[in-house]
Amino acid sequence: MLTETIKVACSNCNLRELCMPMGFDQTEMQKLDEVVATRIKVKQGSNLFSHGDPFTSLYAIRTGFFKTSISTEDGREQVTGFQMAGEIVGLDGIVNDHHTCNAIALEDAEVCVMPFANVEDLSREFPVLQRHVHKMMSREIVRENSILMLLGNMRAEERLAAFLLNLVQRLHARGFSQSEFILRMSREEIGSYLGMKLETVSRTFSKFSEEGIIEVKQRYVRILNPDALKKIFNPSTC
Amino acid sequence: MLTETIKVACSNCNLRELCMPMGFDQTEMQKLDEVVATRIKVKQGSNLFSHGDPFTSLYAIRTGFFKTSISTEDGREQVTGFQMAGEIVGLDGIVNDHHTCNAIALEDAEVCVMPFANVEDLSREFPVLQRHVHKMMSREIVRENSILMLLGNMRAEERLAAFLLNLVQRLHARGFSQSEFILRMSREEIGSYLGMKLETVSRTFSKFSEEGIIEVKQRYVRILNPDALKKIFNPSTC
DNA sequence: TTACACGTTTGACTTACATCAAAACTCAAA
DNA sequence: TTTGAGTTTTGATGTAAGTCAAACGTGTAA
Repeated sequence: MLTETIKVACSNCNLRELCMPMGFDQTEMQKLDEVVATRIKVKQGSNLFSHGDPFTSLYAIRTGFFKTSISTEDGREQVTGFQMAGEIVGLDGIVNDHHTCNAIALEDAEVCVMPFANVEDLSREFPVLQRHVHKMMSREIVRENSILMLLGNMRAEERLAAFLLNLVQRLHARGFSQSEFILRMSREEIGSYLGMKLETVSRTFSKFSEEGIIEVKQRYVRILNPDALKKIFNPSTC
Repeated sequence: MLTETIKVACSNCNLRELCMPMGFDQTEMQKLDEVVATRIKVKQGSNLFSHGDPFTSLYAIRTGFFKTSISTEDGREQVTGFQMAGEIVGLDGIVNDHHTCNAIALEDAEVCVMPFANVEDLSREFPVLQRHVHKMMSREIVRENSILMLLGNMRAEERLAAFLLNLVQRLHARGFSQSEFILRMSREEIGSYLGMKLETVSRTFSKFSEEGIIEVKQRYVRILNPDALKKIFNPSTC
């Protein structure tokens, strides 16, 4: 985990609309630049933070791809999320002043460090930022609710369909193709996230492929029939 | 859902330490009383709020017991939590200005209505309250993480053991017995929360009972051997 | 180029839990 | 005190996904 001293401003960042509230004038925006202390690089495979680390900051992902996970004493891992550019990690640390999950870079990444003290100070000054922080946290709660629905009620095919649709939708919002992409995570990591074994993930990919819904080759995925995926995920809306 | 005009102060509330930050002097505490606008009664079986309702307030439970749930178009329900006195519901509504889940009273209840505008206004004035709100939201994120672990990695017995231990721990923190209690929810609701069918919940109860770990009679539960439960939930810590 | 490690796919078999069904219990209204 | 609706328990059977195992691909380093 390398630290750079380059000070970069949110005001010029092309991800601004993803991680920052909108509708500020020039001078307010400059004040808001103060949330970000530094920017750091995280090498593929290394931890941005780990279970037990003292909590100091939230991290806005600038480039790269992360997974967050928790694990039991006996070594079982549960992936709790995959995060990409413009998304925030670290919210789990606020409640106990230390992190309860691990954030691991799935590819070389760069993150903006936002010391939480700065976030809170500026939140008191700027109601728009305050509201933004609250929404961020609420969004995470709602996201986890929908994963609970996946794990509690859905079958393997429904889970994977929902996963692919969600992934492609987020990538599309970042200017990438809405039909093809490279998975940044292994079958095992997808399985952990979706509460199934890697073999089941692989079989379900193969099934979708045989049915002409997607094209898969290792980590390359191309969605040929998005409506079929939507239908699998939620039969009533199609 | 009946509205009472009785204005009740947090400063005199015996649940203060559960829903409010501590360490205020007299005058600050009086100011904080302003977060709560009114107190309302919710009849057993009726909704405090439902999916789609506009979001205006958070609710602190004063008495009674709630479940929160989300449902799919095709009618599948996922219980996302059970809440008791001193706990807060409604955080899901912040992100989209409307609620995404339902909060239903499992017994006659009384809740303190905290208009979110008040919460935000006072948060800017009192850093301690601000911090408290952030911790509340972070706690909910961490709680959901641990449910993900249950649903993604644990077997039926582990899930039910974890559920019982969590329930009894929270009841104990509120001054109730740490060994016996009455379940407020049905087998089906427990099953929905834990991602299993009601029959499996019932069978697992029976199994624990046969093994002398608990005594169950319908909704009455008495924990005879808490260590055995802990061992089932997490073999390595015992 | 070969060799090796690691991830992925596929097949054969097992199992934990779901499903279907019926009986037993609880409680409230007639 | 019956009746009936809703909930819980228990049994018999089915199945989606897990487990075990082997083959196949891909990338990397000698």
